[in-house]
Amino acid sequence: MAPIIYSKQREQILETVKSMDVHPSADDIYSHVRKELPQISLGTVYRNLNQLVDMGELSCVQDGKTVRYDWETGNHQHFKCEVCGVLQNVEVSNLEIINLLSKNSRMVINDIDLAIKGTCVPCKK
Amino acid sequence: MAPIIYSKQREQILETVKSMDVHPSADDIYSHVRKELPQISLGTVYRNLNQLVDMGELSCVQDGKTVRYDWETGNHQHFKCEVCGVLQNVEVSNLEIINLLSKNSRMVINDIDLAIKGTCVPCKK
DNA sequence: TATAGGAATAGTAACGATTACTATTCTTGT
DNA sequence: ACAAGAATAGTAATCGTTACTATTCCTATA
Repeated sequence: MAPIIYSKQREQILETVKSMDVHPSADDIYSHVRKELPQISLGTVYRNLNQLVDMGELSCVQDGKTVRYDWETGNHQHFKCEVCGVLQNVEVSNLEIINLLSKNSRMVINDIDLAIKGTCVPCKK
Repeated sequence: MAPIIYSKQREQILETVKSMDVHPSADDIYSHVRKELPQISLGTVYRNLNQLVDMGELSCVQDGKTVRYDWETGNHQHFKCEVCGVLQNVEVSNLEIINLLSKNSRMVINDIDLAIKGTCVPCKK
């Protein structure tokens, strides 16, 4: 496992994700970071996002066929509004759900990934 | 909306999925169907799988970046073993989970999609 | 049971998201 | 300051999937 050394690009990518309150895709992040570092390449963005997720600095969610990134790393799940398409975090106790599931199954549950679909509060009106 | 008319290919694809107890990908299905219909093209497999899902004859799950198909269309969720990679159905009451979620949120929940990760019974030993 | 109109097909090209490759540039411990 | 090896920019390649197109198939009607 190669040690990770400092890079301006990685720092800028992390700062950028932390400044965005939507769940940006790698391409969204690339567009934003380019304003600060016009020479950065998309490959660098992907490599660093993967590293940052591995390091636990960021989390990510699969949204259709694209991965979206999130500076929130705590215990949460995702809600997607089927009207406006917005993806937002929902605080959920994974433990409660795992308990519910464990009643009927014999497998060992390590983690769950819950995608909630519906209509968000603004679109409801 | 164009009417759907009979085709040998669609019938064979549906039969093939119904005969498989793993959750096959489009490519897996293509390989199997080719034994019966060597001329079939991958595009035909994709188009028909999408139609069959729309018609409610099949269901599908996103597994990483590939979609897997399932002849089970009833209320169920998916468990993925992190050891052997097998994907299997779990009977879950969506309603119970939705009730749990609805306690803390104001959005309208239409559906949930739950990916359970862990170790399956055979791998546990 | 022949036929016309539209649906489905095979084959191939194109697509979007992501990863791999490579020569060059940075970082950092000494 | 320098060497070893991480990280980079730029580009090509990959993978799953969809789009396109000329041809073939299905089926309602005559």
